[in-house]
Amino acid sequence: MEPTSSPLDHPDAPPRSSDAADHRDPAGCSRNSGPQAPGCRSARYKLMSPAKLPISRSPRVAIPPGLSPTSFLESPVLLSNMKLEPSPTTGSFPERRMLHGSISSTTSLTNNHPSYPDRFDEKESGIFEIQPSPRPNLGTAEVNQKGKESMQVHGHSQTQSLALVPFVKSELTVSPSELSLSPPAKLVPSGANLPDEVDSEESNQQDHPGTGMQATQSDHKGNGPSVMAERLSDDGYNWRKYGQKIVKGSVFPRSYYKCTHPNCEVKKLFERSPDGHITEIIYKGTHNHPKPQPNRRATGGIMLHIQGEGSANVSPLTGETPSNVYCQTSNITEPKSTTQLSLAAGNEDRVEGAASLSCRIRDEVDEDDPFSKRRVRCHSCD
DNA sequence: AGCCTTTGACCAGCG
DNA sequence: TCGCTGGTCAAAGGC
Repeated sequence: MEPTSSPLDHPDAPPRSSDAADHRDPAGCSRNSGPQAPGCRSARYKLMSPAKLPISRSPRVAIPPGLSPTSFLESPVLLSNMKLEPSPTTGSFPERRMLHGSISSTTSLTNNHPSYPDRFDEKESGIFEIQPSPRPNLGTAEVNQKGKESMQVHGHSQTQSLALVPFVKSELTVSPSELSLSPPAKLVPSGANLPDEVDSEESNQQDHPGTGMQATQSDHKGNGPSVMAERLSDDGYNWRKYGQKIVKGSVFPRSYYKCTHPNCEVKKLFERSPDGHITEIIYKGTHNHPKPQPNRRATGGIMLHIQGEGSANVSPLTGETPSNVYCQTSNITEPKSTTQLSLAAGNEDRVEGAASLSCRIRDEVDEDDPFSKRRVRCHSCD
């Protein structure tokens, strides 16, 4: 901010400190928001209560900043995915197996580097995690890099762009549908939901083939790739960034986004590398509204619907698949030879379908392209 | 004109 | 009780 004019600079400027409103009301609203922001602050707390959450959304995965949507379209990966995707009509994917168990669901898109071994712990929490395995093709050095680092490295190479979203998490109740990840993530069949949207949305995309959406997006407002990436990671909903902060333990700054929908309180956190690659995405809450039109400015019309939106698949409003799931998907930053899909224990049965899907994807993807490849490992398969 | 991003500060929770 | 950390707010500026 400009030191010059920003009132914030003045300690006394904002009434905040004194703001009684600030005191978080029981409802959870914090700050002076008072009634001011409809749904804003209170929303935060609401979010916390899954039960209140009307819908669960599917977190989408972001497309690598360097990658253009077109690439995906053409990319074997995408194709592979498409193949895997349940037919829109039938929607046949087995329900996304969302693993409930935890209020928050996390999807890990990142590389499944060993560096993220921890993630598996989440399983216990009922999280379902898909991890990509390191790609042989990638520079060994990269592979060696620790998770995030490696991501960054990958990020540099746009070609490899898939690396982007390493980690996606959804907090609160996430229904399987929500978990659906974006493109790369989408690749992961975490849920049947994806397919739906994917189909419909994909079709849309096809309409605008390649359009270099990415480039366009990147240009958007001059935001760096990082922003674009984040945006791209959208699941089709419009998000507004309301904050950014460096979190301890994390090398990369974390960006906070809110759904721009009036009544929607869904939030998501992006953690991205300096390169702009998204290393982690965390969703909080569920959308209580249908996806906005792709044209929307917010998305810049870029929404990559590649990923199926969970909600779309599910009920638009409720969206949901009955279960809250926690799912983690790893994007393939580095395609590994094996895909890993971790399912939350106990949920495995549900997941099975997904797992199968994953497996299939894995097969197809792996062989075709290194890029595509988000490798997911299914526990069930394993 | 409207929306979004940026950015510093504020606040609550937790150890 | 204090300090740290994460999350959010809101003004300013940009597109």
